[in-house]
Amino acid sequence: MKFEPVTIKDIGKALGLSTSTVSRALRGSYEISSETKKLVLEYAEKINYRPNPIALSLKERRNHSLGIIVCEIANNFFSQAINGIESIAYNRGYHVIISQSHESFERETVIVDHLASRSVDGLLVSISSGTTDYTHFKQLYEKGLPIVFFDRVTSEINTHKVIADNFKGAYDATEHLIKNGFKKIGHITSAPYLSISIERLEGYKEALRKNNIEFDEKLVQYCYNGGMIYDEVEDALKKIFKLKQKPDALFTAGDRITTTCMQALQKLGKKMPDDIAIIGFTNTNLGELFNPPLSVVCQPAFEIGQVATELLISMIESKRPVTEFENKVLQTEMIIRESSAKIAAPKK
Amino acid sequence: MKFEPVTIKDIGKALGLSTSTVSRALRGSYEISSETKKLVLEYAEKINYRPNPIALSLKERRNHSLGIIVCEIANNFFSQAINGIESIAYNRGYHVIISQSHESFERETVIVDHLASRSVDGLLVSISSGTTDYTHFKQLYEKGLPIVFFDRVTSEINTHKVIADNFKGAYDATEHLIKNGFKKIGHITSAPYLSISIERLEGYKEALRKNNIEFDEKLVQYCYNGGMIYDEVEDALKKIFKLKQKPDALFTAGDRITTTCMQALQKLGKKMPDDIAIIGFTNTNLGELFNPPLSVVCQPAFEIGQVATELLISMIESKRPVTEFENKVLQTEMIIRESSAKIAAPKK
DNA sequence: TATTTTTACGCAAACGTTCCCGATAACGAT
DNA sequence: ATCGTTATCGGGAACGTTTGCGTAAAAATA
Repeated sequence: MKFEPVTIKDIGKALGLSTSTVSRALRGSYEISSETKKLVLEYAEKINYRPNPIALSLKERRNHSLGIIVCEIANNFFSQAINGIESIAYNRGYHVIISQSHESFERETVIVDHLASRSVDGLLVSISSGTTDYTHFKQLYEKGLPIVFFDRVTSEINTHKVIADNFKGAYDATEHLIKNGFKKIGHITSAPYLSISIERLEGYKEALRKNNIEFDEKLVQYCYNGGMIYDEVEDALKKIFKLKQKPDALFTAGDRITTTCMQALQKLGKKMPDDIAIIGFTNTNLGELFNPPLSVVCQPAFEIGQVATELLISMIESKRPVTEFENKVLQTEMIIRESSAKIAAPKK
Repeated sequence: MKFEPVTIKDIGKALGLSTSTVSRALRGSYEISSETKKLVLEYAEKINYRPNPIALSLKERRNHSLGIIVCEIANNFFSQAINGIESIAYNRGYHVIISQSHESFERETVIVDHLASRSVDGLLVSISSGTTDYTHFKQLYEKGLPIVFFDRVTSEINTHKVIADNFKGAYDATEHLIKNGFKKIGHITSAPYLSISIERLEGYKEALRKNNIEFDEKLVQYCYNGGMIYDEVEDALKKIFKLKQKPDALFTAGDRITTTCMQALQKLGKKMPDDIAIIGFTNTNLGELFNPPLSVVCQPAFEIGQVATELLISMIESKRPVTEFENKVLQTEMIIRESSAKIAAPKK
């Protein structure tokens, strides 16, 4: 099927003008008489002329589109972040192309290549959990393609980064569990080399230290697929429950990990919070519906998306190479519900 | 910031060949000697040449990209459908541009205009709940832009459509409630002119009729924003509970409506299923975590996305205008849990 | 009236590709 | 020696737009 749009040439032919005159009239150039302008504008309106963005891209060597790479959009944090990205991008005249890495390094490299060749003007990236090598990003970045990382970042590339205060969020969550009387706190998290994993683990450790609880490495379990595969979560839980000193609480460090943990705990017949308390990083707004209502650490996903997009666009539109990079850290919010209720709390 | 990709000209200059020769060598044309081909191919590989897709688009008057319009990606059904779309699109060499209408007619028209100004080869659309006028789609469609509707469709445009069996899904859910002893079944749904609303309402009515229960219009409440605004759902519930004959069960007809209803019921202090049973259309995979575990009608979202995409691509790539249109209807799946348990069921 | 300035527009190149049409050389056939 | 083939390659237009430069006519100045 074909689709014949009207071009600037058609207007010129119809009006007996050259394409340049039409082009200038359309842009309101001062060197076109107001009558001609009016003529062109009215005719363009009448036949519903739209400039061909592809021709423009070719000419201006930019696309007015941003590439987004996340592991999954079916994830509360990311879908909210994308909403934030969109809200800024559309106002600034940019399209948004979303791609999912599905936590796979291979897919990520393919996508990056794909997006770059399709000449997006910049990239908003949350690194896949399967990625330990950043050369695919580095190469493009060094060639001049602006990239802003959010959520999952890397220190190997010097650019803008926007994250939640993962350290503090984890610290607060862990301390909350401790304050509620829990002593053996398990930590289920994503791949260990991910920035979010490291920061959250540090927050967890620091809370233990400050409260004189010894850190036990065996209580930390890594899910290399970020909780997207049920079995890896169940296995992690089984391992942790096999310890001599079983955990009495769980701090889970990711959207999918948290909800999948609840499913696994349910399947394993664990009562929450009596058998085991739980609090986790997640952006679901359904936590209050859970059984028990879920205590959560919630990230400002929408704002993270917004800030990252503003930084990216500023980079794209900057005349001179950007050399000063921001490292924005936004605060998390903790919502306490029953899943982390005090030991021997009065039944409700 | 700039970004200087290597072009076919650069190759030509470096190798002392014309652009046409290089182009042909790259495409493996028979009229280029195998030595030259090898030379060009090797050099292209060496400097990592990528053809500029924008120039190609301009030339071939297509883009290899598909536009998706849905109301919200932060919705289980749509994020799963998008995954299905992506899975096909990428394999067939198409990019995907996702836009959200946020259930607003105005946003929808802007987006359509935006996407359509020749920047996508086709459109995959689930109509916004605010839309009653389809001229923005019609105009483009008649100009030759392929469009496939999924989930929320309209009979006003004659093209491929892919939906779930909303009638049967609603029928089954309602009959399930009836079989479990419920007599006064409320129905909370989206905007009344939406195809999904109509079909689900019909299924609901038919189940009542078949089971000799009189249809009561007051038991049907419409949420014009599709459950995206909490208050409209709470208001709908309040209205329904004010009736002389209060409902003893609820059939909710949408992803957001279902979960928001649960939140509102909880806030209103209604116990499920004792005060009121509930079953709803939703694609959340977290239903078993809810309190009580939620009975759901689940749509084959992924497959819907896949089928719609295949149809769209076949339309795009068809040489002659397509005149025979498919109307695919995929089956839903009902998962029964405790939220719709029998009246006076033994406590668990 | 002769010269300069302004006004208003057209020409053509450029962005990166593809592809139609030649063009050139080598070579065998006449 | 001339001609038609074949193999191999280059020139240049085209896709739709912007923009630097050139220029005719009109207006302003001398």
